[in-house]
Parts: sequence; structure tokens; C-alpha cells
Amino acid sequence: MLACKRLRTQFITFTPLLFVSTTIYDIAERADVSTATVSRVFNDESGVSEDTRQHVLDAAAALNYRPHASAQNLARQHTNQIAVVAPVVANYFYMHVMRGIQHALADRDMDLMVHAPANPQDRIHEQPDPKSLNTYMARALQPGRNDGILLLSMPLTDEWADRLAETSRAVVLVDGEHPRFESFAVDSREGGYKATQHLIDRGYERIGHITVEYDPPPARYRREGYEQALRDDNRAVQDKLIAASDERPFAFSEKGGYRAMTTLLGRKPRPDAVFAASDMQAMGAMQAAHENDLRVPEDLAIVGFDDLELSRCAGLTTLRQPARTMGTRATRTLLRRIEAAGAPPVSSTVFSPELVVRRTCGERPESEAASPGFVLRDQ
Amino acid sequence: MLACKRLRTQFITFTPLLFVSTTIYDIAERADVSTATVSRVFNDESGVSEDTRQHVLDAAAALNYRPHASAQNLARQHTNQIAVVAPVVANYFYMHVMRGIQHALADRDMDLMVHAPANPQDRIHEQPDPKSLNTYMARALQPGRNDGILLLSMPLTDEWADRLAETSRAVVLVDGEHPRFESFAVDSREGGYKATQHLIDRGYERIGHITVEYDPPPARYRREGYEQALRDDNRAVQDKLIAASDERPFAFSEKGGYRAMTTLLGRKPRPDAVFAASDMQAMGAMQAAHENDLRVPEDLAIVGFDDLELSRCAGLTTLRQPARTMGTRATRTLLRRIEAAGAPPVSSTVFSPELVVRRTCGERPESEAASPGFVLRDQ
DNA sequence: CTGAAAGCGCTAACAA
DNA sequence: TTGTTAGCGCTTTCAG
Repeated sequence: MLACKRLRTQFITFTPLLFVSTTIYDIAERADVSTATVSRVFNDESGVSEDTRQHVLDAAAALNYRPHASAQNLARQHTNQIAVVAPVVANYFYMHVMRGIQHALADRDMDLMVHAPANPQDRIHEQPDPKSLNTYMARALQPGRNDGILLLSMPLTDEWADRLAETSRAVVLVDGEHPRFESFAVDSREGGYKATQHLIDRGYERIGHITVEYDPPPARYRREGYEQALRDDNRAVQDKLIAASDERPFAFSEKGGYRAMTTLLGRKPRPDAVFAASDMQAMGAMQAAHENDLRVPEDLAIVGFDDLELSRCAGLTTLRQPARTMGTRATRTLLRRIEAAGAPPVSSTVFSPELVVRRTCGERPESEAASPGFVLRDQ
Repeated sequence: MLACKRLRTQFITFTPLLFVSTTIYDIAERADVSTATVSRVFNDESGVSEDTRQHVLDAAAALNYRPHASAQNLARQHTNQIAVVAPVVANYFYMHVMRGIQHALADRDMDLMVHAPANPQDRIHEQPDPKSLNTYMARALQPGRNDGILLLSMPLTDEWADRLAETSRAVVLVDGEHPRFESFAVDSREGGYKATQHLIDRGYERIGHITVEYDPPPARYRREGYEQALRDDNRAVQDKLIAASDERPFAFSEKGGYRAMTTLLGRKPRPDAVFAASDMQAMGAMQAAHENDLRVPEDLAIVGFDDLELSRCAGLTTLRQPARTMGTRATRTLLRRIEAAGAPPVSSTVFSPELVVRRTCGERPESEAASPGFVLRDQ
């Protein structure tokens, strides 16, 4: 029986290009035990005499043995991998979230896969077609790929939610919400309200807004908060003060904000303040203002949303999202669901975004007069 | 034979908690063909009559079939996954590199794993012990985990290089170099030289340097460039003008720069200019300067290394690394090596870092007088 | 064009 | 404590 396994060793002699690593059979043979025993010393730890265990370990060391991940995954029926799927991998906000994820993964013997749209042309914030099989989303859902999925800012149609539930895999949402899944997000509506309220308090007259065209939930709620604040102050919501970014692949980007701001500045009357749906958009808006010889905040006040590190050095007034914390908590929850066979009740935790006042809203914050200043957080 | 596979369906009835997805056997049965045929329609595309192919596809659709990734990986002996291993996942520089990686992966049907040290206490820039089996590095090397590895800023001892070569897997280095592997990096020594030279040209007298304690190659070369520039100007290299960050997990960080700068400012004579080994360190240094009531650049000039987006808005003079390009090119090379069975000659490509002058070095760059300004790159 | 069957490397009952 | 053996789900010769 072992003989048939030995063939592989022959094989490698004939085609040296194809590398074959040493297997459990090789070390079973060398340690003169069964493969089951070898497997045991590499897993259970228990039920193996100290003597044979040492033999096995020696053989493994001598042959430089490492278990084959795919084989383990197949046999165990789980992968010890979790996936994060997001509209863009490399983005400031997600970077902060990833820090939290990594933190929660520490010492957990779990690996991390990242899935993001391959084609930058896609309107990634829109849900890919659930039918299509090769989207980044579909890949993450493929059986045998991971034990659980972290969805970052992914809007969920019911169709997709069904698909996710069908796979009966652990799923946790970050910066998103759905009744069927655990979620961690900031109250975007509250944030939009606070931002706008602040601008109102500061005496601005024509408060504009930069949003996202395809209207993903976070952007939608921020806009709703903006509109509510206006109404609560007995102001009308004016379409001409609102511009939407349709930048691809990521409308929350700098470039999107730049374009939207440019649009806004081309209309009459010009806004004298703007609340942007993201910090990066706010950055782009500042750039646009500069190009139009408008000073920030004298001619145009700006408030963003996120509170990236970058925003601090730019002196941007913004609404803080606890990105890292969200990542950590979401991951912990995911891990718990993966481990717990049953299905504990779903809860959604919502954070309250905190207004961080800096200079782009026309205020001179006491502590940060001499910008740039930095918070020293741990990596 | 198919009968034994059917058991699984029974099984699921008894233990509904364990989810079992539909397999190739299920659809073979339904379409009344062999599993080989099913496999063929999902792979080859060829050698199957249009008729049966349609049957199979119908059955697959009806049963909502998706191939099991682990099983494919095991049978095919490759995973269609590449891994990136880096000292920190979520870091500005790596984020830019990741953009490039993602870009190169577009439409390639490849997935991305990220491996980074689990324990933030580790001195991650030092090589983990090649003997230990459960480090992030070892995990990336496990057989059956990936088809190729991208090493970001990972210093390579010969021992590790051996281990890597042993697995005969495709390996490409980014921001690092080793004779045995393909690599993409910036000439750090040249960068250090240029930075220092610039400061000399601007008339600074006591030019300090912030480096990294455990002396990873990029930091080492930057320091060497710094020292060389000093010597070429007939100046002595003074230890008291150099401070090393030993911040963990990542000494190139803001916090590391902050601490090193604080140390430097505690010594006499104080430097009147500082070249930091990274932009984030430079940011920390600026913070330290502010806390000591020193104005930048009047009292202290600062030059960084990287040219992150953030640096632009901070007005930081720095040396630009083409991070995104490095990511893209490295990934393309990796993919090529994975596909090509043979071993094409190893080449190492070195980019020349470009000096980007902004205001922290006391210069008033023409184009960016009204900072913050931003480049509008695509996401 | 299609099917039978032997793996891929490991795990986990079940028996001994 | 250890070995036998039947899978995990898919791929891939090799016949037919």
C-alpha cells in the first residue's frame, strides 16, 4: 500500500521540474508507523506515546515535512481561512479596518484572503450579478475557500443575502447592515446630521453636499442626515447644492470629490460650505477649491467623513469612524460564529460618529492650532 | 459507486448543522453522465458534445453547483492563489504596493492571501526563525497554500532563501533584493544621498538622520547614502546626529519617528535638518518638532522617503518610490514564473528615487505654494 | 465523445 | 496506543 505512494518519488526523478514535497506517507515509512499516527502527532497531540511521537517528529524534521494545506482543508472540511471582500483593497478607510482585522487574527492560526473586483472598470459598489460565477464575490462564496466572510461596505440585495445564507457560512458585515447578518457600522445618518448641524451653527448659508451617484447605503444615510438637519433648521434642500460622484471604481475617492466639487462650483449660487460623504472626497473638494482660487475655509468650508490619519494632517473637520475597532470586533464575532456550530442571535452594533473639529470648517481648534498635528496611535 | 456518495445527503438530514454543498457526483447523477464529463465541462471546455454539455450545465444550475476549491486545489496540485507576506498589512506604503498587485491580478482568476505577523510584539523586520513552523512566513511556505509568493520588505537570510528555494515556488521580492530571486526595489542608497545632498545644498549645517535600529536593508542603504553625501561634502558623520527607531511592530512608523526625533532634540547640538528613512517617520518627527516649539522648516527642515499621498498634503519633501508600479511589475513577473515551468534568468530591477521638493525642507516649491495640493491619480 | 478508476495528501472512525 | 480503511471532491490518464 505504501508502495504505491512511493511511486511519486520515482516520478520526481524523471521530471525534476515538477516539485513534489514530502508527504505523510514518507514520514510514516521512515518512522515506521502508520499515516494515522503521523497525522495524530501533527494534530491531536494526544493518544500517542511519547516514544513514537518523538520518532515521528524526528522523521518529519529529517525530511523537512510540512503538511499540505489543500489536503488538510479538503479532509477537515474547513480551511482556517477567512475572507474579506471589499470594493477596493487598497484604500485608506479599509486599511484602518484591516488593521483591526489583523489585530483580531493575532495568534488565531487563521489566514486572510482578500477579494476585490478584478476589473477597475466595474461599478463595484453595485452588487455584482448573483448569477455570474466568476466575480470576486462569487469566488469568496465558493465552497472550500474559506470558513467565514467579512463584507466591507458591501451593499446586500436580498438575492445576495440568500446566496450567502445558502452557503451557511459565517458572515459579518462592516460598514453595512442587513437583518440577517451581524454587522458593525457607524450611524451615517447621525453623522450627516451632525456635520450639517455644525456648519449651520457656524453660520454658513449655502451648505452643499457631495454624495455618491449609485447611492450606496452609507452615502444615502449621510445625505439623509444632511437633508434632515437642513429641514430642522427650516431650510430647503436644494438640488443644485448637491453633486454626486460617479467616479470608478470608487466614488468615495479623492477624484470623485474633485469632480463633484468642480460641478458644484460651476453652479449659481455657489455653496459657501460643503459636507462630503468621505474624507477623500473632501480632499478632492479642497483641491478643486484651490484650483478655483477659493480659500478654505474663508471662501469655502469643508467637512468630511471618516477621520483618516491623513485628515488630521490636512486639518480637515470630519466625523470619526472607529474603523479599526470595527474591524477587530467584526472579526472576533466572525471567529465566534465559525467556532460555534449553532446560530446565536444576530445583533447589529452601531457606533456614533464623533465630530472632530479642525480648521477646514472655519474654526480654530484650540489643540491643533499649529497644524499639522498627529495622533500617535499604535500601528 | 455513486451510491456511496449519496450517503452524504442522508447525512445532512441527520445533522442539519453540518452544511454539505452539492458535488460533482450529484450533478453527474442528475445529468446522467460520469463525473469525468462534469469535470470536463467545467474545465477543458473541449471534448464534450454540445448536447451533454448543456445537460450538465442545466443540472449544475438546478443544483446550484460550485466546484469545491480545496478539492480542486488538491487534485490540480496548484491553488490559483498568490501570497503576499509583509511586516505589516495595513500600512501606507504597502497599501500603494497592494494597489499595483491588485491591478496586475485583474482578470487573472487568481486570489490573494496576505500573511503578516500575528503578534504585534514581534520584531517583524527581523527574520523569524526558519525552524519554527507557525510563523506567518512559514505558513506562506506551507505546501498547497499558494502558487507563488510576493515578499514585501522582507529581509532574507541565506537560510530563509534556502527554504524558499527548496519549495521551488515562484518568489518575487518587492523593496528587497537577493541574488536568487527576482526583485523590484528603489535604490535606497541613492535616495539617501539625494536627500542629504539636497539638505546640504540648501545650506543646513547639522543634518541629522532617523533610521531603524535593527537595520533592515532599505534603512541601512538610506543611511549609507546619507553618510556618503556627508563625506563627499567633507563633513564628519556624527553619531549624535543619528537616532534609530526601535518601535514595534514597525519601526518605520510615525511613532518611531516621533521617538527618534525626541531623542535627537534632547541632544546637543540639535540638528537643524533631518532626513528620515520613511515618510511616516518624518510625520512623527514633525510632530515632535511642534511639541518642542520648533517650526518646520524654519527651525528644523525635514525630508522623508516614500512620497505617500499623505506626504503631499503635509507638504513633505521626500524621495518618491514608485510603489504601485513596483507592485504591478512584481506581480506580473511572479505570474510569469508560475506559468513558465522552467526557470528564466533572475533579474533585479532597481528604480531611481525621485526627489520631490515641498516645503518642509525650507523651499517654496512653485507649483505647490498653496498647500495642501493633491495629485489626482486613479484609485 | 464518454466512462472507469486511480490518485492528490490528509483526517477520522472503527477495530484491534 | 496504534493501524486499517474509507472517505473529502475533484482531476486525469487510459480504455473504449
